[in-house]
Amino acid sequence: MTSLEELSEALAGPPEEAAPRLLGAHLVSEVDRKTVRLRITEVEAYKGSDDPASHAFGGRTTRNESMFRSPGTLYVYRSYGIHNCANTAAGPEGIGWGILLRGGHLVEGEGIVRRRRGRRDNLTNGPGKVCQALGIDISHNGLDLLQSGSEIRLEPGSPAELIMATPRIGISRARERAWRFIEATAVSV
DNA sequence: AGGATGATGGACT
DNA sequence: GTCCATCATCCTA
Repeated sequence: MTSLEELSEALAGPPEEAAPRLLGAHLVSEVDRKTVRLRITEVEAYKGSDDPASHAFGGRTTRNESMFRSPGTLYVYRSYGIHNCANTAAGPEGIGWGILLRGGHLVEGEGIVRRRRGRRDNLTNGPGKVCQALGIDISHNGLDLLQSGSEIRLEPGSPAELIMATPRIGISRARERAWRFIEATAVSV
């Protein structure tokens, strides 16, 4: 996605099509007046009422409400009582489709992130880690990731060269759907 | 390198 | 009370 229009057009579609197109886009945080920029390399699609693994499977609630809003709305939830996880709403308004932002590669702000995470390695390989690294918490739930003035936002980046689809992580239902998308790297044999 | 486990809050039966 | 869209740490090898 080389433009913001392309990004929002991708997010307007079904999540299993939008998710791989999100790989390579940037997730930018300006929390605490510090800039952290992540190139997204791992995502998962969740398809609302059509998807038993989705938080929105049972319909709209106060918790999952922001996933039902316009594509690009940030949905943050607390996981296992400890971590936060970030999604972007996808598809038409009112339908509850979304994409979980699971991991990426730091482009900017690695020093900030090392402080926030309290370690040097494994900074952003996991959804809870991404939120801690970018300072995302429940207070950011519902903000617009496609607005250039947002404290947390999506920006165009360089599309992934090679994409791999696998089952989603940590779910017990709908395991057969290969809706986790990661940027694969070519490996010499 | 890989398996088990505890922390901990909210949604749901 | 039970089930998680998780993670760091503590084992065993």
